[in-house]
Amino acid sequence: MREIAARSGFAPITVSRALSSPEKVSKETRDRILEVVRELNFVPNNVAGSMRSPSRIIATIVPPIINLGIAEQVKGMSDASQAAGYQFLLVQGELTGTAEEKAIRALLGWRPAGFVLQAFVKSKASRELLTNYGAPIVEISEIRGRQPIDTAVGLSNFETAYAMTTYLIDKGYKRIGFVNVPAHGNDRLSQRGQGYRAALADRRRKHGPSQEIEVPLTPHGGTLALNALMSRKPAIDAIFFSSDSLALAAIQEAHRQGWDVPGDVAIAGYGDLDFAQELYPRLTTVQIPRYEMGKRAVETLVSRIDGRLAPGGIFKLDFAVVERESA
Amino acid sequence: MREIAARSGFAPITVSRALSSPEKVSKETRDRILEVVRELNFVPNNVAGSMRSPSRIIATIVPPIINLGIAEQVKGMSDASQAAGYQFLLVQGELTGTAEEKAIRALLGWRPAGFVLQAFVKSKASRELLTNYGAPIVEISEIRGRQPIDTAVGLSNFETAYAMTTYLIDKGYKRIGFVNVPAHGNDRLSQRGQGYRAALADRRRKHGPSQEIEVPLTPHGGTLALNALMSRKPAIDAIFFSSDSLALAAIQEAHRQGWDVPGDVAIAGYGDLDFAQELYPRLTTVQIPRYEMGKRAVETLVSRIDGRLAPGGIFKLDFAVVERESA
DNA sequence: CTGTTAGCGCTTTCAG
DNA sequence: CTGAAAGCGCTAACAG
Repeated sequence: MREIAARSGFAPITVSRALSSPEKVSKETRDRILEVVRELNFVPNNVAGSMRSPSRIIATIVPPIINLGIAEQVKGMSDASQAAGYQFLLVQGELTGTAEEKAIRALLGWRPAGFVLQAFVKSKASRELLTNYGAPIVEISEIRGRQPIDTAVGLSNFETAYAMTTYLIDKGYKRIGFVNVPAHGNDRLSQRGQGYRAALADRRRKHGPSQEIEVPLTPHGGTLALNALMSRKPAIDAIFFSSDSLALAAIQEAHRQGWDVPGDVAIAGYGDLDFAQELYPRLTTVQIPRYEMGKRAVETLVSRIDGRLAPGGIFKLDFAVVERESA
Repeated sequence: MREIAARSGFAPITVSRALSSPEKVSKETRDRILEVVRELNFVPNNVAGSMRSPSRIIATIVPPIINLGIAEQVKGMSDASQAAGYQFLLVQGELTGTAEEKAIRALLGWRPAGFVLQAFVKSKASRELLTNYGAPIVEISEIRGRQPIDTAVGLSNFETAYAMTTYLIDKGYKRIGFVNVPAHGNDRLSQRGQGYRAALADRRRKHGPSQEIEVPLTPHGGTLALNALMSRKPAIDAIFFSSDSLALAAIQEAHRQGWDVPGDVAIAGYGDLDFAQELYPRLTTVQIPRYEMGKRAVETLVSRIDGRLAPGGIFKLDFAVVERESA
C-alpha cells in the first residue's frame, strides 16, 4: 500500500480510503489510485486491516455428519456472506464437550465479527467464552424451549414432526412407527420424537417403545429400521423416518422384500432432499428450507453486527408436509 | 497479552514464547504463565500473530454443486487441517471467469499459508495472481494431461471411466450408453466421457452420439436420461451414469416403468455414495476415495508449506469398480 | 478532500 | 533462558 501511495503521489491513508470508503475521496484521486492498484495487482491485506477495524470474518461450526441438507445450508450461508462481503471460517466438528470449546477457541483466535452455530451451545465454558467475547451469534436450531445466547433462526422440530404424524393419522394409518437417529445431545432430534409422541397422544392413539427404534444416520440404518419395525406386533402400517436418507433405503428394502409402499407399509421422510421426488414411489416428507435457513442466518447475523437488529430475536421459518405417493 | 505479562511478572515476549514455542522457556516460567492464561481465559489473537509470522489459514474454493461426494472431501480436508493446526477459509463458487478471480482475490486478502482448489485454475489472470503470491497450492483434480500450478492430488477420470466401461463390456453388455453432466469447463467430466469412448473403441464396439446424453446433475436428470436412452434404436442394454445421484433416480424410474435392472437394462454409477449399496438392486459403481482425497490434499499442502515437499508432484489415488447387482 | 500521527497485538531480531 | 526495540500493513482519530 505504501508503494501504491508512492507511485500515485498520495499518502497511504488516501489509498486506504480509496479502497475501503471510495466516497470519501475525489473522483480523480480515486481513479488514479485504482489505476495503480490494478497495475500492481494489489490485494489489500485483510489481516492488517482487521487489527484496527473489525474483521469481516464469519465463523461457523458445521456438524460432522454432513448430509445434503447441511450442505444446502452451508451454500445458503456462503452465498449470503459473499453478498455481504464477509469471508467464511469453517470448523467441522461435533459441538460436544471439550471439542466444542476447542473449536470455539480456534475460531475466536481470528476475532471474527460474528458466529453462526448449528445448534445451541451446550457447555457452560463455551457459552461463557462466547458471551465474554461479545460478538453476535446466530444459532440455527431447534427454536422450541430454549433461549438463544443471542439470536436464533430455525424452526420447531416438534411442530414439524407433530404435523407429519397428524398427516399420517388423518390419512387413516392406524399404527404409526417412528425411526430416530442418535441425538448426540442435539435436541432437534429429540424434539422430533416428542412431536411424534404428542401427536399420537393428542389423537388418543396408542404408542409405546414397540413402535420406535433408533438407528444410525446412514442409509443402512433405514434398512435395519424397516425390517425391525415390520416384525413388531401388532403390525405397523406406516413409518415416519426422521431423515430422508433413511426413508430412501427403507423404500429400497421394501422392494427387495416385496412389500408394497404405501399398501403394506407407508413411508414418510424428513428433509425433502433432492432425490425425494424421484423415488419410486415418490417420497412424502417434511420440507425444510435449508438453503433459506443458512441464508437467513447470515443475513440476520450481519444485521446484528451492523447494529440494525437487537439481540434476543427468534426467527421462525416455515415448513411444509409434502404429500407424494409413499404415504 | 500485555495483561498476562503484567500479572505473571514477565515480559510480553516471554508470554508469546510460552504459548507458541514452549520449549524455549523454562518449565517454571511456562507453568506460571499458562496458569494466568487459563485464569483470564485468554485466546491469543491470530490476526495479530499473522502480521509477522505466516498465517495458519488454508484457503479453499468449493464448487457450488455440493453433493455428498464434495461434502466428504470437505470433511477430509477439515479433519486434516484441524490435525495440523490450520483453520479453513472457505469460498463456495464456480471456478469460472471473473468469479474465479474474485474468489481468489477475496482469499488472498487473508494471506493464507496455502490453497486447496477443487480443479485446475483456468483463467490466466487467476493463475498469475496465485503464482505471484507464491504460496503452495494443491489442486484436487483430474490428473491426466494437465500440469498443476504447483501440486496435484487426484485420479484419472479417464481411467476410472475406461475401467467401468471395460467392466460392462466384459460382463457381456452389447450396447452401452453413457450419461454425462454439463462440464462447466471442468475437465474431470469430459475425461469421463473420453474414457468411456476410448474403452469402446479399443474393444471395437460401435459408439456414437445416439448412445450418449447430457443432463443436469440432479436426480431428475437421471430420470430424463433413462427414458431418453431407452427409446434409442438399436436398443441400449447398459447405461453408465457419471454420477450415483443420476443412477439412483434411473433405478427408481426403471421400477416405475416396469423395466428389470439389470435384465432389461443394466445401470452403473460413479462415486459410490453412501446410498449405493442400499439401492434395490444394489448399485454397481466406481468407488472414489473422496474423504481420503480431501485429507491427502491438505496433508500434502502442509508438507509443501513446511518445505518438506518440492513442488511439481502429482499424487494419484486408487479407485475401484465395485460390482454389485445393478450391472 | 487529504495528510500526520499513533497504535492495533503480536513476533522477529538482536542483546543481555 | 529472558528482555528491549522495532515493525508487520493497515486505519481511527484528529488536524489542516
